[in-house]
Amino acid sequence: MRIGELAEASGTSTKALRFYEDAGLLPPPERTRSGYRDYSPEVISRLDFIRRSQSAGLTLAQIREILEIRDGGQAPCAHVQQLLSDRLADLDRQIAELQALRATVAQLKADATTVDPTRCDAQSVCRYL
Amino acid sequence: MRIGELAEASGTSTKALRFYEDAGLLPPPERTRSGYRDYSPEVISRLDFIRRSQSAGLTLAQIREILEIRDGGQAPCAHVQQLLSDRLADLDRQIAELQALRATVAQLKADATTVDPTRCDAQSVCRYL
DNA sequence: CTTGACCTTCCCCTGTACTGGAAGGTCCAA
DNA sequence: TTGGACCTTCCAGTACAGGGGAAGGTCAAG
Repeated sequence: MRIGELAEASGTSTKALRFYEDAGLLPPPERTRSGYRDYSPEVISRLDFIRRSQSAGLTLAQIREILEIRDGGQAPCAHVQQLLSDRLADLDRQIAELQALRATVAQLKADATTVDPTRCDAQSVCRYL
Repeated sequence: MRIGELAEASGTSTKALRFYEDAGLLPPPERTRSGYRDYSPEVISRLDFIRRSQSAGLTLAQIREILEIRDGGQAPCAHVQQLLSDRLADLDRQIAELQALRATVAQLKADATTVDPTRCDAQSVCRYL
């Protein structure tokens, strides 16, 4: 199948497909005599995997690592478990940071809505921040 | 004061100061006869404001908006309150998204540690994702 | 035979907040 | 006068995941 068909079938764009090839996520496909890319239909499930992994927050670099292990003939199980653990730790850290920031901003906002605004000080630009 | 002194006094870098000037956060300072930037000390409190605002998660573009209102002679109170409200809504949305993602990833990880890894399917690359 | 839809490679652009470095000018002390 | 520390402008690059568009080749239908 040609790149446009694959793009439609997989829900991506032709740009993304060429980009994935450059990035090592898709193997270079066969070419027709005239140079068009000629994909085998199995690539669709590979692209589904890429999309599911992206939904789990993995970067393309991490997804490529998994695919390379898999393409090397091994099951990437342990590596995937490690990536998921790392990702979970990342998420916990990010969530904690955002919650701390949320508390700060909520306090600033509370101050900004209750304090008398006429007492602004030209020097500090804004008394709320 | 020269740009190096200001950088030291305000805890930023000379690079950042020139960048802020280009970005419209700092007014172009006086110049010495030889072309050196010659800052007045009041810029320090402006830089403090920029830093506090960044700590609250505002972008430089948003900070510039506040400064432009202030520089226009008005108190930016209402605008700041709006920005803080928007920021709070942003944070709530981001936190909710991350928590949903965290639940998904936690489920994937749980599956990955309990399911028999020998039943991998070559077609789908990895049965956990 | 020509039109239009598709394909190729190529390079630049997006947003964020800067950092690094090159090439050259300035200032002050020894 | 020379050296080093400072300053100037401008160009390029960082990470991420592609998007936009140019210039040109290809294929099937009318």
